[in-house]
Amino acid sequence: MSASEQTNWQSVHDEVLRRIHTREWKPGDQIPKEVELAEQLGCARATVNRALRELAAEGFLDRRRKAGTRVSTHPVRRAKLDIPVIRLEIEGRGQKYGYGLLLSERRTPTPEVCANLGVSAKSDMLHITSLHLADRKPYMFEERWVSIDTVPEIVDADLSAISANEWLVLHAPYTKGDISFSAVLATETEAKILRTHAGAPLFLMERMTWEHDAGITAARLLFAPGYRMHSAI
Amino acid sequence: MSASEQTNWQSVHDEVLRRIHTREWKPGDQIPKEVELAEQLGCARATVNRALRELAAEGFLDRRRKAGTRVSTHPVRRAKLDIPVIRLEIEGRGQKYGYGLLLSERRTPTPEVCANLGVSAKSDMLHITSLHLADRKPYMFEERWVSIDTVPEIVDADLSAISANEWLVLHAPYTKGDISFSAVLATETEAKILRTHAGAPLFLMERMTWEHDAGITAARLLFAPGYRMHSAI
DNA sequence: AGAAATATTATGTGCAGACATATTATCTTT
DNA sequence: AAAGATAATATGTCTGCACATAATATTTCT
Repeated sequence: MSASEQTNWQSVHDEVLRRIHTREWKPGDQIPKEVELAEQLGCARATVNRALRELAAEGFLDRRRKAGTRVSTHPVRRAKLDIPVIRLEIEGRGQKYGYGLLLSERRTPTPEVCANLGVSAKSDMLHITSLHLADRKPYMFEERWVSIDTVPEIVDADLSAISANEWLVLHAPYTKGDISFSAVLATETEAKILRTHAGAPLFLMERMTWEHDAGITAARLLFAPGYRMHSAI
Repeated sequence: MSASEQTNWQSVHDEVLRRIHTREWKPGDQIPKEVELAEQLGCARATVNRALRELAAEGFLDRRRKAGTRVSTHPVRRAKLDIPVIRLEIEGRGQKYGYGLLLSERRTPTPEVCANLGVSAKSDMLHITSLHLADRKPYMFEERWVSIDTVPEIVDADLSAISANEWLVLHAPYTKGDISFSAVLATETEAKILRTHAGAPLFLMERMTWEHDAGITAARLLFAPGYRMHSAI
């Protein structure tokens, strides 16, 4: 225990984590109860509670009323994937961001979009494709459907000036969302747009959002070859 | 404000979120200070503080001392990617998990591993490849390097019975980790192992972990075609 | 006017004490 | 012995209060 220091919740957090890392407390072990730890570390129970609560949220501890607190046997590591607006992601790396609207049409959705987003086959939607550039090179190709029924204001937005995603972030916050990642091969058309060749491996991110049960948007984001998404854990 | 209900931090959280969603408070807006909200909602400031703190952690609010609390203009959505042990991921879907050790050799690392993990070129490492199966079908091919200098106990582990990852989770918790995702094409060898064809698009997950500055392991996890990683946001 | 010192203020955190709640352990009844 | 009722207990949360800290606003000095 690194004594002499001030006992705040952060130091309790670090001390408990240290004991886990040094295997003083092994996976599966029950750790002292809050009151004992508080006494041991010279602080209030509330302070210990705060620290242990954070550690549980981070996946290091399992806590249950009456049963006590144990070190996780399978620390489900939660990679905190920050999904920023593409523009900020690119600018954050010091590159120049570019954006071009390729297509914007008003039409009924494809059966696939209907099923995934849970909207009617006859609903009024905006179908948008656009290309995002980093330092003038193709970075991400976006195909998006936006429900005009749910977000009628979108028809007045100038989507050649601001990307649909950024517009939606500002004007249509969602209550529920889903995101998935996979690997696909570039088709002829996609390859042309991303300036690569058909059959190149592309990283695909699919996003859908709802406001309660009303579908807002479904997007298919295809990243140029070489893209890597990463995160600290 | 949905009155009549009990005022706990969760209900404050939900009420604030509701005001953001209904655009009563728009992105960029400053929201009432904690004392005011507490008075308004009939609870202690500490309770409001807890709610707002969570909302800030979730990315909905930006808070700064003295400056106050504002609704995020760019809610950096944090996808909470749970990275479970593969076995649990497969079993969780009700499929039968299978595991086979393909190779286990003690040797010096490749220059690439050295550079990424920050270990010496002459360090003693374990090089392991294995295949994970779901319902007897190839699911993920794993190539891994483990530093024997950092985790000497690994040489005594029976890695044909337990996967290296599971062993490490139980015996060598890390303090720092990095994970990245990308799309690659299957090589001849990889295709053979995963029972697909060369040039198939594969989802690649690369993981590295350290105990402070000592490299523990570097792993390259190649998922069979069709794999989708997904998450709620 | 511009710089430096000072005051103000909203959030951040700590504390003690109380009660709520989920879960386990124990006792009672059949 | 099995089932049901009851007690015990560790965590979960709320409260009121105090002081810390960072950032802004204001005043003072040159």
